[in-house]
Amino acid sequence: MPELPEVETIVRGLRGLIKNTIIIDVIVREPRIIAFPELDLFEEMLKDREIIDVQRRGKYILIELESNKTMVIHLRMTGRLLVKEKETDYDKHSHVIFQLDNNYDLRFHNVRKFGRIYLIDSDNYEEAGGLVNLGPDPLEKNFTSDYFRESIKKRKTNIKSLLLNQSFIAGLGNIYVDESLFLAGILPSRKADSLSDSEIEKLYYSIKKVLKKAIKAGGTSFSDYRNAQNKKGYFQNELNVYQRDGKECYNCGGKIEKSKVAGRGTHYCPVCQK
DNA sequence: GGCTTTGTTTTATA
DNA sequence: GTATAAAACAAAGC
Repeated sequence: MPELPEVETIVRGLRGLIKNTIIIDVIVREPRIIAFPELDLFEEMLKDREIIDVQRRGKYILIELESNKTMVIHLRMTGRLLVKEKETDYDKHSHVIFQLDNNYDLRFHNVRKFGRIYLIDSDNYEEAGGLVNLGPDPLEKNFTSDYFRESIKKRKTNIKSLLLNQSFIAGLGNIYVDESLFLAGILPSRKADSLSDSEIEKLYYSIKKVLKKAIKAGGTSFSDYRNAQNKKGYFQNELNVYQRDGKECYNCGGKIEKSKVAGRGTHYCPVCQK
């Protein structure tokens, strides 16, 4: 499940591997992956275009191309973006192949085919699905504790739903919401407007801390996630609650529990989180 | 072969 | 229009 730390790890890896290369050809083996524009236009417009840089917005990967074009990629649950030597056999889940002007391909690999690729004008985010509606990125300067506190207080939904909402805050998914709420000592089912100022402050710093630690560990490879070099991350070894239901809480020794909040599997310590 | 998984979109309702 | 919750959807692995 590539969330912010996984996408950031991929982007950093890609930057070193594909920046300043030229896309000489594109092979689309699974047309449904290309969301915009229509297929032949997509292929035609990519050909012979140079990759200028690679950026991230929330969970979206932005591959910036020359002449004001940007390729926007969302990996959803099981997506990978791999840089492989040209002669490597195509995996059956490699659905789109970008051939570069060196010895390598960029390959979009996606077991469940949920991921999508858009080719947009760089200044027109509306062409790429939810990209235009993203809230602040928790590691950027515009994500301030003042904004976070004041906007949380206006909301009546449970705090887990709010943190999963990409237009409220961009980049968190199920793993890092559960981990951040554990670190802040807040139950996922709490109503947002019931949180005290000090709880919100703690949550604000917990989110940033968890994300930074996870990036340092190269992300969480619970099942599918791999970086651009097809290597696993290590943050699964540092998780406190996610997928640890039935096990002992590292903090209090009690049992980690699992329930459903916001329609998602939700992991928490009923003793440490209030 | 039904169930589970999650990120996002869609739909319904207030 | 906005906030919210629930349902739908994507597809494969077990």
